[in-house]
This record gives sequence, C-alpha cells and structure tokens, in this order.
Amino acid sequence: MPELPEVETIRCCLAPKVTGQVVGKVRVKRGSRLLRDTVSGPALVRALIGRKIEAVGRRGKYLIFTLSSGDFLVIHLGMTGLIYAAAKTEPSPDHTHFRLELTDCSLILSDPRTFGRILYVESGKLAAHPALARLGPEPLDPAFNPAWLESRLAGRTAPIKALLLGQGLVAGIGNIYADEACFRARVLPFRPAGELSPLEIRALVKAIKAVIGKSIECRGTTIRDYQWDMGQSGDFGRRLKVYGREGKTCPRCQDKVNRMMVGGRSTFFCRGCQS
DNA sequence: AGAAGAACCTGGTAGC
DNA sequence: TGCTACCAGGTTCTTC
Repeated sequence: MPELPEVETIRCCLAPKVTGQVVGKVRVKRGSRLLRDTVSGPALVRALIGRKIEAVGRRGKYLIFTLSSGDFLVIHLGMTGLIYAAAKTEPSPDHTHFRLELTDCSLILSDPRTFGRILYVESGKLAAHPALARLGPEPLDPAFNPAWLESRLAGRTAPIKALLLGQGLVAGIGNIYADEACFRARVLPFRPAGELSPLEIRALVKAIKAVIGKSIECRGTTIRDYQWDMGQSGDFGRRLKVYGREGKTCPRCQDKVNRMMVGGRSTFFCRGCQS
C-alpha cells in the first residue's frame, strides 16, 4: 500500500527513465475504474499523444507528470497500484489499466483492486484541484511543524491517528506510518487529538519526520504488493516496530503489541510505553 | 463543521 | 479439495 515513502521511491526510479520521453501510443483499459474522476478514455488519449514528459513530481501520495502542453497527468496508486517503466517488448501484466508507449520504453500502470486514480489536470489548475487542494503540508517540509500541528489539533475529539490518516494535517501518511509515528512519539493512536500536550505534539512531528525520512532511505515498506520497480521491494519492513506485530514483544519495553480498530483501520500499539 | 461509518474492489487466506 | 466468509486499506460519500 503505497504511502509517501513508497511513492517518492517510485518517483525517483521513474524520473530518469521517462523524463524527456515523448508519448507515442496510449492504451487505456476500456471502462477502467481508475478513470472514474477524469475525462473519458479517448479524451485522455488525445491529450497525451505527442506530448513530452517534462518532469515527474509528487505531492502526498500523488505522482505528478508534467507534460509539454503544461497540463498534468496525476496518478494515485491506491492500495495495489504498480507503476513502472519497462522495455517496449515487455508484456502488460494482468490488471493493466494504462500503458504509455514512450520514445525508449513503456510506462505501465496495473492495479488489481482499482483503488487507484488517474487524473488529468489542465495547466495552472493543479493546486486548486480538489484532490490536491485539501492536502496538508509535506511531512519533511518546514511548514509541517509543532506550531502548525498544535493549531490544527485544538478542540478536535477524533483519535489522533484518524486525523493523521485524513491527509489534511500532513500529506502522505497512511496506516503503517501513522502507527509507527505514534509509537515513536509514545502516543496512543486512539487518544483524542485535542488532548495531546505541546510536548507530545512536538514528539509526534519529530517522529513523523524521522519515520518518513528513514523509510525513504530504505525505499519504502513492502508488506505485500508494493514494488518500486519491476521485482524490487522496499526494505523498511524489517524496521517496523509495531505495525503487523500483534502479540509480539515490544522492542522498546518488552510488553506485548496490541491491535484494535481506530478510524476503521487495523491499529498496532504498545500499552507499556505509549500513553 | 466535525465525527463516524459505509462503500468501493478483489486477491489471499482462515475455517469448515 | 473446494467452498464460503472475511480481511486488507486510501479516499469519497453519506449520515448524524
């Protein structure tokens, strides 16, 4: 399930391979659910053909391809989306929704569970697009700091984890890194967000920056599906302290790792050293 | 406006 | 072996 570190790793892998390449053919799976929020398949094809890919960027969990027309192709991988550059002779895997034939390679997007999305955004309208406009600051940006977080948590009664998953306080955190950041900050994920002390908020900001930064260095976390290139898995999984470790020993206090549902998601934490 | 829960989707797996 | 039931989770939608 690609969260920010995974998407960033994919971006870094993809950028040198597709930047400067020109779109020849475009193949879109007929009736693909990934296009549910976009122009029609044929309109997308028309908009892409002949355009050069000028840059590959990222905002939160969204990959952003800047086209020579000034428009943007924006891709969200959902839970099970895979995107990679392959040899033009490489066959499309099952569940391929989208394939760009570029100058020297093919850009392939597959997604069995179809939680992903393909957006086409016109020049100058990127920041205002509803999907992107609601995003909070990037976790590694100085704009994401204790003062900002404190101002946004005041009076909120929802669990802190639910708010972290909402993308509005900080962009790019998903289920895995929300749990890991709460663990590092010694904060229980189901705590009402408005009740966190300034000290805890500071610890949480620090923990989020550390966990995201470290995971990017490790090329992300592979639980099941995620690959940053054909056959390449992320290495951060072995550094997870609580996620997916129900019943195992807490690496910090030797208590048992617990699991419960928070914000509708499986949540892992340690009662021994989080409060 | 905020909170909570359902809905979307299908491969994998636990249980029988 | 084969069947059913449920779970995984990012985002959007609906309801309160």
